[in-house]
Amino acid sequence: MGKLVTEMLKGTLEGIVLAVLGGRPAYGYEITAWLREQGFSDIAEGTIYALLVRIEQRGLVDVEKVPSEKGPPRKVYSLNAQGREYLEEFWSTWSFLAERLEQLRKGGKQT
Amino acid sequence: MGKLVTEMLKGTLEGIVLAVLGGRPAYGYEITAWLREQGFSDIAEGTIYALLVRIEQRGLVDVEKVPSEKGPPRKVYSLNAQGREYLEEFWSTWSFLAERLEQLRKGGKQT
DNA sequence: CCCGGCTATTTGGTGTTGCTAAGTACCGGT
DNA sequence: ACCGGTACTTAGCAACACCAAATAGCCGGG
Repeated sequence: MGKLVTEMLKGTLEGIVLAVLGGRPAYGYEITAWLREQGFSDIAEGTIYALLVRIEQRGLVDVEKVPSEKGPPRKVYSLNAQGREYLEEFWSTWSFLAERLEQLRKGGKQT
Repeated sequence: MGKLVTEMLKGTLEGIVLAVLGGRPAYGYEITAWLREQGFSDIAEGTIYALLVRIEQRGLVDVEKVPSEKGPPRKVYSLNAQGREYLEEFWSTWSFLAERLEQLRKGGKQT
């Protein structure tokens, strides 16, 4: 889409990926492909991998190496307890922000 | 609130400020104070000023220096035509993101 | 047989953004 | 004269997404 969405993704992309993993375990390539389908056309390959490394180091996900029939082994990530907790926080922060934005959209500051 | 909201603000804070200015002209100190009231407790003073400089340089706002009775002159910003256009884009990008997030929240990837 | 194409991950460097912290400046009340 | 509130500026830092290129395994076609 463009620069705007790129900047907005800072801070939310992490939550998006955690939410995906909250649905079910997945690996990087798969997540990237899925996001592209969802309309995030310009999410860079490398971005997701870097993000996955980050959340792994923070202990939010567990990792398992699974051989693939079609290429090098996949690193399958799954959300653990700590990750679920963090995801809850993310949603509450998101709600906070979304509410403020929604109010701003209809009304602005003059109220 | 914390680090989470800080990261999420990247990319949205700009839109928030533009939306405020879309309501009516305002100056930095005022905007900061208002945002704090709205619950953005930890938005740093300097952040808003830096942002205002940025959007001014991009030609999204017009500036007028207005003397204040209580301190140094205020720099009052008002959204111009280009700014309004940009704000429209911002809202459309925001909608896109908010919809995807909302779908993720209820449902996840398993669909 | 090896070369291109798909799968899958890694790494290094760049730009934008918000934060921290300190400083400048103007005013009124004590 | 000083302090606290108003109002803006500047310099350095950290986090995050992007781009580009490299690595690596597997497959089928020429």
